[in-house]
Amino acid sequence: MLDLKYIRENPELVRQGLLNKNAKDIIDEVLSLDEERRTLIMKTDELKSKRNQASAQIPIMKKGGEDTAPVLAEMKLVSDQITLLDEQLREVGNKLEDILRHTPNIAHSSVPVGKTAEENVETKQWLPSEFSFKNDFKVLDHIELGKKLRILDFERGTKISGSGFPLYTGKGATLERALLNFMLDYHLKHHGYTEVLPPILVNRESMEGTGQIPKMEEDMYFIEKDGLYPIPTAEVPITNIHRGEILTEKDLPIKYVGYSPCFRREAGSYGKESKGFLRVHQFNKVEMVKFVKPETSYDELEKLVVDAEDILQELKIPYRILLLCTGDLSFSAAKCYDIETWSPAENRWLEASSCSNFENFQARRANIRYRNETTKKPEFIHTLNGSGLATSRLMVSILENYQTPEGKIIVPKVLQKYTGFEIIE
RNA sequence: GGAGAGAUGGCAGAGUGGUUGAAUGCGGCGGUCUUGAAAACCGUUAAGGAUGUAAGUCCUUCCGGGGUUCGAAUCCCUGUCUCUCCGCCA
Repeated sequence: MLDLKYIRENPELVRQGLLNKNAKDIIDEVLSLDEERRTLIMKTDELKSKRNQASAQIPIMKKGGEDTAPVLAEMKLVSDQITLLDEQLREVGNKLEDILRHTPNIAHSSVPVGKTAEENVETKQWLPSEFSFKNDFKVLDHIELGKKLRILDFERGTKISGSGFPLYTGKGATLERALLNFMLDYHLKHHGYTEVLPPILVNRESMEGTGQIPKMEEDMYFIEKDGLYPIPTAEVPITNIHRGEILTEKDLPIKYVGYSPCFRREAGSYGKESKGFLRVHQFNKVEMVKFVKPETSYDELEKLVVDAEDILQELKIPYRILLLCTGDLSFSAAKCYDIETWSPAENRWLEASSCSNFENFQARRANIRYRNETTKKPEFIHTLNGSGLATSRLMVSILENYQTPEGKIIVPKVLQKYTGFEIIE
């Protein structure tokens, strides 16, 4: 959520920021509601003060044997007025809150201005030694490989649940598990994260805290009977670990890494993208989440990207990094890098990770603060998260890049001690 | 699922209609004492909002929401959560 005070003090800056993010310009409406709200607050506060004074007087008068009836009658009127004004105040406050909750974060100044994904900027490309974009044999795509080697069974996944719910079998299942374990272990051992294994059904407050709701509500699964949402990413439960808390400055940065399955309805996005692993309703992901002091968050974002890159370099998977332009940023993000891995069969890059700095946008919604040692005051922290990484798209790249001309798959070196086998045939 | 009890400050725990934002203890912070530390003693210790250059002043908050009342931590209704007992269960 954007800071009302900041909007009040920098209306044009925020207006431009929203424009750059292809968002609705809400500035004039917000300013006028804010004005109205403050006027009402002044009025009610004055009346409440009056009431409080009378409340202190009444028992004293009673003790002194004075007649309190006139005061009581007057205070009755005051109370009625307060009730009335409070109601108006609540209405205005709710309207304001509703607008702000539906308004996205604005981008950091280092983010390129742009309308669509076309204007994202590639900042890096990393290719393993001896890698070539051209193959001297006919490459199979991950669906063909999965079927031939009996490691992925999309048809039966569909039978069990519906399309977009992949079934891993045999060495495919083992490979997936190996990949997850490798990623978790690596972040724990080399990057200093604390492991968490969070709940995967969360309540509405948690979804609102990280900003999936209300804007993306249609893309979320929902269990009506219990009012719970299957998480679209572990970002939700992990960021909400500290919802409503005031953290100690010396504990920062707090860095969590956790595995979870992720559930997305992907409403209305069926089509070409939806075959195999490219777009699924359930996938596995290792997520990194950081709670940091505001002044460090952009350094932490760069480190977060490197943490994700390390995994790909260990796996020797070709990838590139995109700096998303303002128009392609997600609702809550102020700056975001996407990491895309190469798919030889698709002959294109596939998004496997997204590393974002939300600044205090989520912290404000979820009320996550830390006590500033210098000012002694609670201040909103900055939250970041990044996939480290999502296995579905990554698995596409692993299978396709590690295939041999005979259609076998070599297990990446770093995964072999996890799988217990070196080749899938 | 059935029956009962409860939710108060960082924590523990008083408080059943009127100067209670809240006793007391612990913890934290500052000080006295000490070569230093401990102990002891003294003081201090919530968050949000409005207003103001500021000092300050005022308002709100005792799980959430609604109600009764001149006035609610305290009474009533409701939601959520926690605990105990019974049943069921991986």
